[in-house]
Amino acid sequence: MTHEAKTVSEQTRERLLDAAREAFSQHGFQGATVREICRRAEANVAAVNYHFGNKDGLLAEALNFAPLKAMQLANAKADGNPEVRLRLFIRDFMLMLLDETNGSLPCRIMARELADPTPALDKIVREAIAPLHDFLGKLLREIAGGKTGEAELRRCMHSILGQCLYYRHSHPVLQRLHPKLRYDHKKIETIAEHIADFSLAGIGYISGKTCA
Amino acid sequence: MTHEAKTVSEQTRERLLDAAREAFSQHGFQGATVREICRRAEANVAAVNYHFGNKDGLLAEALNFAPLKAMQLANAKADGNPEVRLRLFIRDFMLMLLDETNGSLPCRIMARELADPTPALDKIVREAIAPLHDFLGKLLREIAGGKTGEAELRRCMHSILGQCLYYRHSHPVLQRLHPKLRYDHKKIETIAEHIADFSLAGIGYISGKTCA
Amino acid sequence: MTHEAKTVSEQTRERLLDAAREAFSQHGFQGATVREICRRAEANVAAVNYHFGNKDGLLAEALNFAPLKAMQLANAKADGNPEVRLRLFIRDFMLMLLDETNGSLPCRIMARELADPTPALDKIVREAIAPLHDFLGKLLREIAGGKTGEAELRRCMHSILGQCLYYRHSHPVLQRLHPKLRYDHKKIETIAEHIADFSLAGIGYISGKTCA
Amino acid sequence: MTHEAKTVSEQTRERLLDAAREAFSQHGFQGATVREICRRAEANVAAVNYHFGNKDGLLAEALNFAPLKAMQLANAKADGNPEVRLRLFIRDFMLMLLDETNGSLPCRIMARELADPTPALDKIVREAIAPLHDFLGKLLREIAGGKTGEAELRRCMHSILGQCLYYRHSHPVLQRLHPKLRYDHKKIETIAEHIADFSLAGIGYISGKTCA
DNA sequence: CATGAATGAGCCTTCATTCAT
DNA sequence: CATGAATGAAGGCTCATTCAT
Repeated sequence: MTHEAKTVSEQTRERLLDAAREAFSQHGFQGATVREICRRAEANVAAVNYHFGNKDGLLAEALNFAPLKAMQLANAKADGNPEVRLRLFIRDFMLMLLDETNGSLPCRIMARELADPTPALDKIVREAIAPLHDFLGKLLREIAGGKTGEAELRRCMHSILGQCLYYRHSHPVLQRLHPKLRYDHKKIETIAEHIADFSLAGIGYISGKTCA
Repeated sequence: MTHEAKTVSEQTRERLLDAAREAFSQHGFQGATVREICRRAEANVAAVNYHFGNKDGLLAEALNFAPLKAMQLANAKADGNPEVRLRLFIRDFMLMLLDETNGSLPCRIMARELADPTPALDKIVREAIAPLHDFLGKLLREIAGGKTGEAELRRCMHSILGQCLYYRHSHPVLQRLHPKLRYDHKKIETIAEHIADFSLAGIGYISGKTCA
Repeated sequence: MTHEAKTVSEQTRERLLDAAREAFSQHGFQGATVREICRRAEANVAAVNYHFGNKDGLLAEALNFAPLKAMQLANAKADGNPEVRLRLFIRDFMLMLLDETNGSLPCRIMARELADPTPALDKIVREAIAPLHDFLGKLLREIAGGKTGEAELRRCMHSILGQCLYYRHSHPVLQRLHPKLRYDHKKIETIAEHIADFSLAGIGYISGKTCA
Repeated sequence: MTHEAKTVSEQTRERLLDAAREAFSQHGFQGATVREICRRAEANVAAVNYHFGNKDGLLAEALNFAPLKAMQLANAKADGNPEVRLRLFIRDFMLMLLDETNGSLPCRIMARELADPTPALDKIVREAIAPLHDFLGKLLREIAGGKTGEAELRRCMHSILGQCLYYRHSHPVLQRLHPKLRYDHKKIETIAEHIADFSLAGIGYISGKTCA
């Protein structure tokens, strides 16, 4: 994409990273094999060791949370109405998790690793999840108002994240229940809209209850 | 064979199943090893293959959804008020997923396997998830009223399940963010109550919107 | 050798240990491969892991210093004349190091590992070398008399051990210099006799010098 | 190419050789890795193969026995008393093997390779060991007199070399037995003096016995 | 209905070496 | 006379599985 050429090495690195993201997001860290990743990247088995030291290093570099951060940044700069921004956030987050053409593989890997700690989980928590919680927490604070307790607010946050992640985690199951299921751009937006509606109502109730 | 005493073999089977549930719920199907399960069950390495054919067979038999079904049955017979029954369901489900002393290991295994299809997933879907969806769908129908669309209702169901499963899936992450975190009985009830409040408000909004 | 039968497993273990001793004494710990050892023992690659945990464990068990200790014990019980016992010791030690038919492979492995520390060196030092130094030190004390200093005595010990080990360490070199070279029983005794003569004269001089 | 400045390439070569000597003497030929040598020499991974063909070639060129030969030459020109020259030889040889500041790395490599034949052993034997044996043999002949047999004389030579090499070979072991052990210049001279005393007495006895 | 022993495929990694520039 | 990148063989080890008793 840059107007400069990439070295051969960088191309191999990229191919390796792409193949790794694909494999890790599909089979998990343990389930994916270095051999298969190299095969898909049309590189030698030793290429992973050469470029990334080992499998752990490959995972660490495959995790690129720039899109996730960019999304939050753009969201923060968007229209000041916090409800609208929450809707926007949910939509963007769902697209990252589900969209088959433009989804963020690192986000999907992250989703998988939630339940299955790998050596990279510390980095994931530090660089992606903690900032995400901060961001979402502040946004919810704006919506809920100052009187809602910290704990209540955090639980609202978990409710929202849980709804979003569910569609990723349960994808294999949902596909078995509804074989025709496909997440195209429009369907994702419908789901996101539902989650936003559902959650804004939930937040409204929770914050109202606290007020009263 | 008598309906009183268990044969030695049956005892071994039971120990094997218990150890397997423990291991699968902790490390996942792939992460758990047959050797470790046999060691914990104080059985021979070949015992798994002897009693259950192979690792897949062990998983299939380790999955016992009787408690989950019993819970649904009890729920259906409980107080007729559907909102209260939803609260009850969420509480019971959360206890199964999180309670460290009385939780249902098969439910936890199920939660893990959602995202990582194993040969047992078909059985899980057929015997546990599909009935659960049916049950929860009907309950929500009662709450939301007849005018709410099928799709909307299903999305509400996903919102609820997503919130519940989140606490199980994200446990390793949440524990890193809040090292003091422990799910005792009381805390689980608090969370369940939140999810119920949050969700009933959400359902109310969704069904109301549909009505209008 | 015992009048009881050995289990199949024990036979495999023994074959594995024999092959390992052969390989380790020939190629060193690092140079010997588990695969080759298993091939020679007509066992599966995983047999080493099964019986000994890993390569280190195989080495640890391959080291059997019982013959070395038995030799020292027999020596201590032999004729009281310490000079004669030193001659006996040198002869027995040389036979262990060099005799192609009755030599002690563990001793040869030990000789190799002197210069190339492996995870087993601590055990070797503790169980074989330290006792050997104790034994030889006491024997030399008897020969040299009480007035010789500890340091001098230890250096005499090193002189003796150095002469003995030289023939093992330098074997590849000596064989290139004298291609006809073969260590048969008789030739080893001649060498041992030389070392004994040479060393007793040396000790005599050192202890005399100290006295004067 | 001029007899003043060295080309960049020659400097790299030298750094490579120095690093190789260091590595080979520390970890042995097999234990040392080309990558580590290149890293220490701040050269490219391919530099070794470029300059020396392969790892074997690097070893062959790293072996520089000029110091050893110079030592023998100087010894031959020194004071005519053969006993004194033997003392001198042992001292110089021990310094080469042990002195931490001025020791000869090639000599240490040679000592290591005695027991572990590498493709360079033929060269080592031809260029270093055979000449050394010749030199030492002649010196001992002068000391022992004409009547001592060839075989006896050679065994005396082995006794001396064995004593010297022992301190190098057994260094890892001796250091474990006596953790405080350090070979400074003075301590080496003490050891060398012991070996000389011990050996001259031994030679005296052996040659006397032969005479008688 | 049980077991200790053995199996072989496959994993990640390391290494000396070679290729293309 | 040099280099960064790539290679493939081989290493130790783990695992679910099967064999012989």
